[in-house]
This record gives sequence, structure tokens and C-alpha cells, in this order.
Amino acid sequence: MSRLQPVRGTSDLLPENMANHNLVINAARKASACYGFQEMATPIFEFLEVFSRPLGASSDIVTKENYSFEDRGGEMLTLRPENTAGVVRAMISGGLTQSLPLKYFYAGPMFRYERPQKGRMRQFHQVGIEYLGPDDALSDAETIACGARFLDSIGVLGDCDLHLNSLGDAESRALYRDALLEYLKKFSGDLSDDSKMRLLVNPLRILDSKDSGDRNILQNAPKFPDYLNGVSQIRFENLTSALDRVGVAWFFNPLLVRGLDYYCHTAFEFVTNSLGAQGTVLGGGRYDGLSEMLGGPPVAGIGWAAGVERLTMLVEGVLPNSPKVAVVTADDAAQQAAFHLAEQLRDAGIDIDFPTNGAMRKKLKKADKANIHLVIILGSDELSKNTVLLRNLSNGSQEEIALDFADNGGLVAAIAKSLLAP
RNA sequence: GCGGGUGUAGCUCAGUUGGUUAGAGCGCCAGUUUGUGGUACUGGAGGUCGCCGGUUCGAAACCGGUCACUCGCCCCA
Repeated sequence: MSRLQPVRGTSDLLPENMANHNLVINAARKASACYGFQEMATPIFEFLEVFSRPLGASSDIVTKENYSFEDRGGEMLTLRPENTAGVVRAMISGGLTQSLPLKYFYAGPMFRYERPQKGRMRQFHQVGIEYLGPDDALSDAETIACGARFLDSIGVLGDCDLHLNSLGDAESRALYRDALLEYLKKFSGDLSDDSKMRLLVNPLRILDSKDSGDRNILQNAPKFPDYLNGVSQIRFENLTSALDRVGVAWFFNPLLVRGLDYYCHTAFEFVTNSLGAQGTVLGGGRYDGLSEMLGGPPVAGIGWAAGVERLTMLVEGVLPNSPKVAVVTADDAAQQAAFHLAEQLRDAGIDIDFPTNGAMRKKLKKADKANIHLVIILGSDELSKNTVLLRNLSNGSQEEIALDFADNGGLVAAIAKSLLAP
């Protein structure tokens, strides 16, 4: 730490960014409410096992990308790298498996010890939903439609392709895994080093390798769809026809795989080309095995998470909220009365900026820069006459209005009228 | 974790084959305007050239290391 820098991979959210950040979060909140998802939050740290058990020893997220530490009581804790495990943990520890189905929305920071890049931070923010209980195809359709509606509401759906795949049920997956392994073993010497490793640990992951040698080998590999059993096939067709029916565009991507063991059936990602290598903007899937892995009863579930920073980069900028009215004193004699008036106007529901520093000229200059439309000017002259000046910075007009601390309804009305005018 | 690029004022960037006191525009502050913003003009502040070390009479520039950002790999949101 040579200078006062933010920690690597973290950044401050100053008001300009924060406004866009909140725009994205609020849009997700609104879209999920539309489907009956209710907002909740889990702690940002959990016992290590909450993530290590379900994510599995083979997962990068657990093996090298987590922030884990021992607390003063000797417990091993982990800053959450994602929120699904936490939500399911909350369902189990809260005894909520008695009240299924559950539909949850969350927003908050996540932590992964990764090499930072554009769109990839060590502390980043996600919004997401989890739909716990149902295991039918239409609950998948609802979840995906909710994601599409969210992206559409912030104007980025058009930039995105929806990649969709089915990992099938456990039986289908085991069959395919065996077939793929048998095929790939013949080429094991020619695979990339990474994929040689995956052959042992998690062969399905080789499917989305970007290594050109691997891709060549994969050309003639057994195809996942051929190994889906009847039940899994029908389920997938139910999902896709539901999406088609409501006009959610998708394309089949048999290479879209999830590394984690508890994923099954539906896997999907909304991907954009506008962000370089970090193109996945919203991704999720079905995780029917997760609850049991955490030690709970079997509870089906599906959900998605979206990266707030990534989406913010795609969204048209908005300005932070700020007052449109300022109370400005012309001289020190009016300070107390001006403060009083500012409070009274806030009581009436008007956001007021009350600069206390500098000459009147300077305050007006600042007000202009801050896009303030109306300035209420109060000085000794006005005080002696019991009036204020209402100056409109947009058109330069100015009028004198009565000041009466017992009832300033007239002033409030004049301000409201002026704010409504174009 | 691996490979490439970049780092000079708050911001965007100049800075010649290594040469003496490192520049511009925007922004900021002040004045022209002692009770009135935007425009204009004038002036001012602001830099250990990312950091540490080395080469050299002399380094913002060359070399090494390091930190940060960035592009790709990996992984994913």
C-alpha cells in the first residue's frame, strides 16, 4: 500500500456511478416483483462449508478465488462469492421448507479473489432471484422471462443473446458423462493442459474450452442432446415452447455447461458482445440437488444472478438526484431565518439545497452548476419587508413573495407552480 | 494463476537523439461585478512525471523490480 488507493479489484461508487448502479438494481427489483419475488438479504459472510460443500472441490471459486479467514472465535468464514448457497442455507436454517414455494430477490456485494479486468472485480455486485420448490418447466420459463423482462426494462436485452441448454436429469448426465469420457480418452494426449486436468475432475467443462485444439477434438464428440432421456427431452421442449410463445428469443447452445455438480436441466446465460471477454451479463440455472448438499431436505430450485457493474456499463447514464430549489442568503443577517425557511420548505416536501459558504454571487454560481431551477433569496431588505425573492434560474425571471413563518403556503404554492412549468 | 499494453496536474493529453525552472486544454479559486448565475476578459493555485532501485556528469525519457489499470487466457455475473 504505497498510496491511498482502493484495494485491488475494488472501487468506490461515487454519486454519478451510484445513480446508474441503483437504476440497474431498482429495475431488477421491479421486474422480479412483477413475478412475485420478494426481496431478502443474507449475510455477506457464511461458514466456509456453505460454499465449499455445494460448489465442490473442483470449482475454481472454492479452490482459489475465495476470501476465507478465521475469526477470533476460530471459525472459518468466507465472504460470499455468490448468493444462491446463502439463500438456500437461509431457507434451511429458517425452517422455510415448510412454506414452499419461495420466491426471493436479492441485491448486494459478492467477493472473488480473481485477477481484475474490465467487468471483473474482486468486490462486485449482483442482483438475482431464486425460485425454490417447483421443478416443472414453466417455473424455468417464468424465471428466464423475468430475467429477460429485467434486461429489457434497462434497454440491454437487444444487445444480448440468450444461450440455452439442458443438462438433463442425473441419469442423462451420467450417461453422457461416460460417453464423453470414453471419447475424450482417445485424445487425452492431444488435449490442452487445462482440459487434461478437467478430464479427471470435471469432463463436462471441456465442452466450453476455447482452446482450438480442444475444439477440433470436440467436433466429433458425442452430443449432449442425444443422451437426454425422454423425461428430460420433454421437459426441455416444454420450456422452449413456453419461451417461444411469449417471444423470448433464445438459441440452443449445447456447449453451455455448468461446472457445479448440483446443476441439472436448464442452464442459461444472457451474453452481450459489447463488453469483451466478460460478456455474460445474467446467468443461471436449475439446482435441484443443492439443498440436500447443504444438509437440508430435497428442494428443487432455479435462479439467476446478474452483474450490476457489467450492466451499468451498458446502460444510458442518468444523473444523481439533487434538489431543484436552493435557499440563498444575501447577507449574514438573514442566515437564521433562511435556515428556518429551508426546514419549513423541506417539511412541505420540497428538496432544498442550503449553501452556507461564500458570497451570494458564489452561491448563485454553484446553484447554476448544480442545475438548480429556483433560488429563494433572503437578505436584510427582504426580512424588513417580510418577503423573499423567488428567482427562476432557467429563464431569469424574479418575483417578490410574502414571507410568513406562521403560514408559508403561498410561497410553497409558488415554488410548486414554478417547478411544474417547463 | 499465465501472456501482452499502459501509467506525466482533479480530467483529457503534449513533452524532440537523455540536458538546466515539466507544458496545454478543460475544470477549480479569485477579480473585472461591495445584493444576482450562465457569456467574456484578467490573474492564481495545483506535479516527489505511479512507487523503489540502477545506468549516467545529468533521467519524465534508458534498464530492473514493484504497484495499479487495461486486453487476452482461465473463470464467471
